[in-house]
Amino acid sequence: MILNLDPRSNTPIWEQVVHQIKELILKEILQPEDKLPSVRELSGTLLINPNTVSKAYQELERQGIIETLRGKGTFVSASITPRADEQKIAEMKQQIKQLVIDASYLGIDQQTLTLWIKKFSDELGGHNDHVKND
Amino acid sequence: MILNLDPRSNTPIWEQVVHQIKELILKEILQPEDKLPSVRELSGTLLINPNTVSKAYQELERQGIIETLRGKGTFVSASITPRADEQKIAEMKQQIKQLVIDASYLGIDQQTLTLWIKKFSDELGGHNDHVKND
Amino acid sequence: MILNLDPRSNTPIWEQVVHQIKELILKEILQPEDKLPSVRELSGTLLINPNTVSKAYQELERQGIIETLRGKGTFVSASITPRADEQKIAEMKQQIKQLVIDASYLGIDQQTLTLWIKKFSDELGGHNDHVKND
Amino acid sequence: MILNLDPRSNTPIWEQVVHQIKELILKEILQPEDKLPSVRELSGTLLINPNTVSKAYQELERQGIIETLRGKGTFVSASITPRADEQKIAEMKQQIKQLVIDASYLGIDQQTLTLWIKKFSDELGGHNDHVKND
DNA sequence: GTGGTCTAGACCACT
DNA sequence: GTGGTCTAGACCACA
Repeated sequence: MILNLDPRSNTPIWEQVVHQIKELILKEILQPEDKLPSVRELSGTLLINPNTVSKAYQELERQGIIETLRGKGTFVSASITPRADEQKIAEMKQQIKQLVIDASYLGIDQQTLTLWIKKFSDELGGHNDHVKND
Repeated sequence: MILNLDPRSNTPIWEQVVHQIKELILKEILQPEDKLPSVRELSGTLLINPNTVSKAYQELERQGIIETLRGKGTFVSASITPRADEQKIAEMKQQIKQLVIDASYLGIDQQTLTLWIKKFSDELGGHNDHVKND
Repeated sequence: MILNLDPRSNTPIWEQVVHQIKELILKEILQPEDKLPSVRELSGTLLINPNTVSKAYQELERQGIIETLRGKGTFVSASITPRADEQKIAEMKQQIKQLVIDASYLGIDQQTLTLWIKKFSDELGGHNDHVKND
Repeated sequence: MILNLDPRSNTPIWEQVVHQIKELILKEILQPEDKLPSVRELSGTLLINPNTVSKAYQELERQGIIETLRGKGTFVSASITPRADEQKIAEMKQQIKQLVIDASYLGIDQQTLTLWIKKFSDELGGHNDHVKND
């Protein structure tokens, strides 16, 4: 598995790993029940510390996105049910608010933002039915 | 000046101060040439250390949003010109991509996101002419 | 007397005043024995604090460039003798070194720097004989 | 790493650190990708507070000269691109003007200034190709 | 181990 | 009065 990691980014590497695995699942490149590379293997190919991969896997498991079967390995969960966690939604709203503010100061208007949202949605879209509940 | 700070948040306090002052300016609660509270005063009302406020002010100054007149105090810049920093725009796109992914896992669809963007834009909108260039 | 002061600059206002009066003298706009405006008058026209003007005058007097006659006012010194203060020359060298370094990082080469030096020298030049000793 | 710090200088210590590291890089004593001493280590050898070193490093990073990899340390940027910041160039011109004026009062003529510029340029020169773009 | 954040408290220059 | 600098010492997240 190849991920695009930027060690200079502000987002911690383990979080980048989480993000990109979530993306691979949405794009159905990783499908339910698929086996993930072992911590050691992934840390080897990504040239990062095993602890970092481990932390990423733990976070993904906490979110119910992957599951560890002892002695067998780590797998994408068979069914990922979106849970409308009140608190997380509040956080997301807050994040969007900040996004709009930052965009303002960069001279980016609402229309452009909406356009980008649509663009990225389409990139993922179509086959992420097992996650979306509509 | 009253700001809403959450010491348990992941975003550092100085950054929360930066964010909220930028918001106050967009909402024109703080207007160009207005004097900001002194470092000591604000640190007093917010119950945080003066150095923390100072760091926030310095960051805002570096962004060209406020100006400090030595011995006199700190003021909102007369004209805030949005600069379309290539790198920051790239970061913002990346952030939006991540937002869309996270939203997916929370069961939030594109339409809802767009709606929220519009909502927050409207909250700020109308009177932020000195920042937006359209 | 009109001076060009920038309250946002990093250089303190009193220092800007010192600089510009020295410049006016080099350009012979202010000539030896000329009377300078009083502290009160200058602080009035420049819209700055009298203490600030006072500090500038004190510094100029310390440098032997102006003289105060009690009850009569402040005057440009009759003869300004350049003193090759070892320490100040060392400081100047240090300053030039830093200038060359900073220029490097701005992509400005030695030739351009030299050109600018010449330009500013010419702007002052020709009639600053009462200061230069060659 | 040994730096020459003067606690009595007007220029703040953190800025002296910034200056001297920039100089070391120009002289290629510090080369691209080289690891800088850790904040704690440098603060130890320089006998200054870690926060002061930290501030210097942060400033250097903001200038794109060094990069920090979280948990790993701080490194000289692989490629340092000189950016001709309009405002900074204007400041530099202003600084040069002031330099010429001060030189006049010290009895230093244009020729000497030019000579010094050349001298310092040569001291740095020859191997600063990764910064200069000519 | 690394850097980042925050606090407390001191001193200084500028206006 | 203002902000800027520096120190001392603490805690935390990241790798």
